[in-house]
Amino acid sequence: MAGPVVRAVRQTTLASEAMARTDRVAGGGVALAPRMVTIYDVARQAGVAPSTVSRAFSRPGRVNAATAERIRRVADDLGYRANPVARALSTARTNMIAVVILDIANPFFAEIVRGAQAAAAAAGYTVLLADAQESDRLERSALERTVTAVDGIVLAGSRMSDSAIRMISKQKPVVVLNRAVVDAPCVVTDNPRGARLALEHLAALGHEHVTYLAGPEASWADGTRWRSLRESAPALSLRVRRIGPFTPDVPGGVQAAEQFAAAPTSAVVAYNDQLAIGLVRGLAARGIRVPGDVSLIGFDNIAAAELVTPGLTTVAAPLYAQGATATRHVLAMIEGGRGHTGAPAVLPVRLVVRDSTAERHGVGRPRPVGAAAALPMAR
Amino acid sequence: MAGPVVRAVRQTTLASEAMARTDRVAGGGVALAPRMVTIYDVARQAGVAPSTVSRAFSRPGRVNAATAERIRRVADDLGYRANPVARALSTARTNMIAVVILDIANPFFAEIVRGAQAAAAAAGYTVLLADAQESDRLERSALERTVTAVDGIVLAGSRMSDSAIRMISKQKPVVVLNRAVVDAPCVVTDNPRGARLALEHLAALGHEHVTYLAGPEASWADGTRWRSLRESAPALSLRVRRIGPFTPDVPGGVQAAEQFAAAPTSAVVAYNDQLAIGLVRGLAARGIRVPGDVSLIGFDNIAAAELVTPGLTTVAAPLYAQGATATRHVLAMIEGGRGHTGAPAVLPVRLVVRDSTAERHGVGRPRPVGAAAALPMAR
DNA sequence: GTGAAAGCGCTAACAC
DNA sequence: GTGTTAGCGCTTTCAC
Repeated sequence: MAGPVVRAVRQTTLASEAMARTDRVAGGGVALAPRMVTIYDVARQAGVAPSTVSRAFSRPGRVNAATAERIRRVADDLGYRANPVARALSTARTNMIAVVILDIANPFFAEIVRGAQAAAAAAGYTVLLADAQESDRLERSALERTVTAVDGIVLAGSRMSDSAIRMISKQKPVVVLNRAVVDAPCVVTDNPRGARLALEHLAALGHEHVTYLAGPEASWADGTRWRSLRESAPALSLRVRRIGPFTPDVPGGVQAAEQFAAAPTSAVVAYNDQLAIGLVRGLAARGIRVPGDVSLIGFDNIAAAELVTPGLTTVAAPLYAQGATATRHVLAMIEGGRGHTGAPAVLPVRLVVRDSTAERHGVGRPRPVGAAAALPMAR
Repeated sequence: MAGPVVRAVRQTTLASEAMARTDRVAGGGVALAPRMVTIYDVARQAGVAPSTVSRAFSRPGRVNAATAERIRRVADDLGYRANPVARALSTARTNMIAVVILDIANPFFAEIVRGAQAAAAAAGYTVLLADAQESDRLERSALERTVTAVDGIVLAGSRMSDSAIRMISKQKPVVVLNRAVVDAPCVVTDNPRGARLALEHLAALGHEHVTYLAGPEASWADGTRWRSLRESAPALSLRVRRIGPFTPDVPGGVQAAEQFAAAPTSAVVAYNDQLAIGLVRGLAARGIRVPGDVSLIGFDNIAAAELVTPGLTTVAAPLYAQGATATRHVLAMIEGGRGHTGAPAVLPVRLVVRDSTAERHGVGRPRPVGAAAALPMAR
């Protein structure tokens, strides 16, 4: 029965020290970290037990209304702030989740992070953002430092192998975004449908040949997009081909323009919006205009897609919803136990038509002159 | 003397429980959270005291090399991972700092965050990114949830009042970026010099009238940039005027084009690069070309500045260095005590000349036709 | 509804 | 060098 003794000693110590500290602060010396006020301080002042103070905050309702009110007032007066670290130690819950992204400079992730943050905040969780900077190594080390400090993880973008992902998903709840990993809960967008919508739109505009600008080979999204394109093409009497891979950013698109211009088609679908935007630039430098000479469709509908000229027609992925959904999944796993490791959750897409697509060679209107007229059909 | 008893009880409990747990896991039932391995487990297995295990990890060198090696091996075998929460509770250090930004979609902050993250990682700290989403309210609530959980804070962008900032800087080490707040350590860039460089460049190109596209009125950077522009102009026989404020993003620049076109000048300096990029778009829609008709200079040198057409001439702020410097400051305050609250640390700038600036009306070359020729000089 | 006491996993005096 | 011991501030049975 030593506990009581220990506590008694501590309390007397506090009682006298508190005075001393207060005096010193009043004296003007100590400014930073003047010792935090704890539930013990509040308890003493309010004439209740520390455990009651604890309940008053973490389990309102389990304590007499009047007492609770008094405690709140005292706490306010004393400037009490719950210490999340202490709470985390005894509950084994930090109320933080990690969101891992590939690149903080990639606008694609901005909206996802927003959605994740909102969903987390709504549940009383804080998001710890980890930027992998497109590096497997950095991603691992960031995760290394992080896993132990969070309750769950959203892999919004990951360069790690499937098995590495399965590994950490054994330690903490993990949800993978935009990638299907066996044995791990996933949230993906409906790429097949997106590809079909894009092709239908192009077919309706009279296009017959479509070039796909490929993204990173390691990208799961790239794989499904290209496959879906190929599968949807025949029914629409369309022919598709693939060039690349290109780095999925604006410079990558500029580079793609060079390769594309060597054997152009009247329509292009790009792996993502950045690549598409880069392509417009690259083509412009060669006198090839979008949509006059080439119709172009991107993927993702990042914010910039509607700002560029011409406005980019694109397959809109619900970025914000992706972040929010994935986050809610981890949260559910944290609270409820295992998440359904079955089929990935599929989020809907829609085609946003802007100004980068037009009828092939201005069918029904005066034919264009210059570069466009000279474009040979590939294949 | 109850401590020993308590510990003894705990240890026996662990000893038997550990076995039971292991069996259960082997049985295939429990996967997540099978009870973490602690220093006690390692200590017992290695035949040393828990404190020795603790030292072996947190203070290598203070323990016999052979013992340390053995401990490391045992820890590895058992899959021991230090619990940062427990460590934080006893040391009152979480080894995390918060970096508050205005908007995660704003590319300006991407590099700053990178710099902060690198500097933090180098010191064994983790960055907790807090996106204020341009909202005072959200910023406060994010900070509210965060202050208690971190050792220090970098305010990379803040919509809070000076007094609110001083308030939290009393609770935790805070460094303010790109803003001068009395009584708080600050890191700013040399805006006066940047403004002078911009004007000198324009003057050398033969320009005489310069329009400044203003950013947010609450922005400290906007204030210093405009003031510096005004102060440097006379010596260069330049006349400057100011229009705005505009929202500091691409749409803001498009909007600025409308107002600017009503009374154009041959040269423009924009509050930031996004505004400048938007202006190019807005002017293009009106048939006014950059740099043919108007020379344009931005601020910050965000990544996109060299990707747009024409490449943007801009006053380059050392974004990465800003984040790293500010972070090192908080870190120093955390370790060392108070930071120097004196004059703000000033980071150097340089002018990056690209393609958005040219000689006024193509001096010495054929005069331009069309819109440019019709531009009246304001004032 | 409230109090007493144990304990979360780690660090840090303080002995030896 | 290493062990012993007392907390860090909170939550949580278990009594009453």
